Amino acid sequence: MATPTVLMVAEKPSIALSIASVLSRGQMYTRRGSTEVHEFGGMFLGFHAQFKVTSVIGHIFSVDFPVKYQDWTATDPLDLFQAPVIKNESNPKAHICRHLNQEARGCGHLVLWLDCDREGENICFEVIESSGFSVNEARKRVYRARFSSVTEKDILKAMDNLVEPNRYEALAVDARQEIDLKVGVAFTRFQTSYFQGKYGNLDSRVISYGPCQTPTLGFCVQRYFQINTFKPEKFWTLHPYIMEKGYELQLEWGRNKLFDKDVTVMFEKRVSEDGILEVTEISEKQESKSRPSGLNTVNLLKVASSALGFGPQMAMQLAERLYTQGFISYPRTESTAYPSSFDFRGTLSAVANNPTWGNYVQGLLENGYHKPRSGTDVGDHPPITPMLSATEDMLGRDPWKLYQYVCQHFIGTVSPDCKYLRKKVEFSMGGETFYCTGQHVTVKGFTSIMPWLAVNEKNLPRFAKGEKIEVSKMELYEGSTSPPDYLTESDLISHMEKNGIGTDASIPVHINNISERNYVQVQAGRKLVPTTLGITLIRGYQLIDPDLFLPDIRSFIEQQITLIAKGQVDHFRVVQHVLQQFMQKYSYFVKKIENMDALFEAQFSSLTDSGRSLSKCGKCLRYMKYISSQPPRLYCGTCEEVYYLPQKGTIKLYKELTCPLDNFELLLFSIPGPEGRSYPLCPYCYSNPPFEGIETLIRADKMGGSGKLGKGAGMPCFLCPHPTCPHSLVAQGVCACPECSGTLVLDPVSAPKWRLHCNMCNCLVFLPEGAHRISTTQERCPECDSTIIEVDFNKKTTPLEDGATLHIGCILCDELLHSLVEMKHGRVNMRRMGSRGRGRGARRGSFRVRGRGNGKKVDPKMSFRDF
DNA sequence: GCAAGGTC
Repeated sequence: MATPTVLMVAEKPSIALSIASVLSRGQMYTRRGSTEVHEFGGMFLGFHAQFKVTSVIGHIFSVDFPVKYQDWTATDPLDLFQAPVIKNESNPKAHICRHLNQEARGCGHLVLWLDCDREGENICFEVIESSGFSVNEARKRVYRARFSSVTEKDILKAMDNLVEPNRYEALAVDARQEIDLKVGVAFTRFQTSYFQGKYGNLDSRVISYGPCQTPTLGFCVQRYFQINTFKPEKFWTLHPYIMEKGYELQLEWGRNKLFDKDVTVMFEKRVSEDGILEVTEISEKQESKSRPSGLNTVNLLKVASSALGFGPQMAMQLAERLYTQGFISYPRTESTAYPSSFDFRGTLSAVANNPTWGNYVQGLLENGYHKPRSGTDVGDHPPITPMLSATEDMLGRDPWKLYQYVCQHFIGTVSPDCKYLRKKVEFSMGGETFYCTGQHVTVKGFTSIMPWLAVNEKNLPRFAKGEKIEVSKMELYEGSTSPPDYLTESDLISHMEKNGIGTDASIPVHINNISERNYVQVQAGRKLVPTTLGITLIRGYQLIDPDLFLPDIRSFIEQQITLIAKGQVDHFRVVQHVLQQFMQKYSYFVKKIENMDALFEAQFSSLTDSGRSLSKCGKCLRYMKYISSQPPRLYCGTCEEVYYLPQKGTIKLYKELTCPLDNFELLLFSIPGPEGRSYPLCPYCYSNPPFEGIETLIRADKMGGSGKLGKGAGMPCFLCPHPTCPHSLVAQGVCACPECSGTLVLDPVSAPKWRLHCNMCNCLVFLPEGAHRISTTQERCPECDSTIIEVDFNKKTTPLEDGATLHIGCILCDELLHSLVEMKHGRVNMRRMGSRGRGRGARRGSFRVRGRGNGKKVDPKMSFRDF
């Protein structure tokens, strides 16, 4: 019998490598693929077997709505709650599905080594589906390895105790995905359309809603409310002073502070009449400040924001880079407890020769380090620790700051606690108690490596019980309570963690989202100050349905799907139940939106009052307003219609020309810069493409295109297949793009640096410079079917004989034109296009005609689209 | 143009 092959799949490449290294004892053969595959021989369930260990890269699929529901204008968001959902490959370019399918061929067994949490369980079933292992046979051939850490001991133990994947847990994740998608998208689309259709200065491309991002914003705005409604209160306290050995010592009052001045004055009078303090009690207590437990992601993010000045997104990027370069361990972990097998000595040795803290670490190694405090072990990854020694020169300033903290924190966890003596002296005067405290550090412990956490030394003079001391000064202090400050990122992370909003990996994303959507701004000290938009949204929810922004909305979803995970309630019933509730909330929200709108009206300016008149509407022939703030759009006040425009460029009127299809005035969109481009568009056609099937084409452009059009790309004239319009692709297209399946289109306003640009990729082609005019004609080249162009050269620089200026020809077949043409692709290389005499075959880098037929002449412009 | 969750 042939040796059976066992396919093993981990959640990420690094885990696949660790598992393979342990099981093969380092004797494996590694080959590349979509993700690496490690192969070796060994024993499996008592038989000789060939192993292949590979990985996915997180989730293989993500949920979305079918194409039919993608069109915002054609779908009522309410229908989304009952719409079907489909799973698409999250990262189609990575080809993980195909990779697993190929690797699974000929394998008799599948072992799932995904992370041991709900998401991991869900990915198990994604892997089963992708690899083609029949679900019916799952009992026989599919195994789940449950490991609590990626160590030799745990990996071997998991191999000896293979179980089945847990479908209930996986279904709970499916439920969460569907609920989050439907709720988030429905509310987002409704809010966005409603408010963007009315106001011109909201300054956010999309008015998003989500069960995590909205409560996140809610925390920031609630703090804003607290600050705003805060009423300062005056308070009074008594501070007697005594002179001891030449310096003044301030005593505290046993009553701390009072909010009544008359009462305080009464006490002041009483103690002042006495004027003599008697020492009544001297106590001393040993106090201890504990060393930190292991560093997890959330705590790293908090310190990074509050002490190092890095936002969560930035901190994660730095940490990831340090991880891939091998300087620190895996930076995404919830655990604060080290696994029992953790090699403290090895890790300490790794950072022992560092000039900054080397001596201290040497001391720990020689005199013995401390056992770290027990934290929580979530079973994902060990706490974040240094792996290699590094210097600032090696890493650069910012990565070094983060690395340094990781080192200090790790060393801190195996250092002694900080010990200090706390001394309290109590006095009595006029029947009132006063006191002073001092502290003296006896063991610095971990604070010598984390000095910002050090306990302050505070010396007290010697006192004797019963001693009587004269008061040198009596102060009646008047203070005032002060409002809290705005939430810092670090505070916000704590709130999110406490309320179960987001995960260690997604917390930075949510914070980034509310800032990108212009709901909050990060100000000095990494404080999150809500914007008018953010405040107005939360106040609106408060009026209509506070559940929508309170953190309970997340815990409700979590608690519902936990019923699925435990196998207590059927997946379908839970999803239906939860969606039913959100649907009701949605309907109510829509019904009451005017309450929220009243707030918007007070804060923002209506479309009618925004923007400047730019171009004429094709329906009413009146001028429409151009609103340049995000998202750029045109608003026709008469028709009360909004027409969205492309982003990240400038818009102006295009020679007062109109679209022959709908009479709207054409606009010219330009991206500035040397590699910029400009193209005409009709504001109506742009959002309402007049030809059937154009949607697929625009999507193709989105996927493979330059991206410069922005995600919401519509149909500019260069994609329009209109047969007679002088601005369409048919009229302005010249020939097939040499780099992709697009068409090179004449940029009509690029004079004097005339150019063609591809309507699908970054390819740019420079035409003869300095020409007075270059235009397309209706003629086609008989040889290659490209559009014949007409060039009117400058009199002084014309390359034509006898000073002639007019030249007509094909840029591919006309020797003169072809020699004057230069190609530039994206930002990279500039090169002379296919030189003369080399022929025009399908050689890369030269123009070619892409044909479907066998040498049959095909219109290059029509060849890439199959209308 | 939408969510939140993996991971790169």
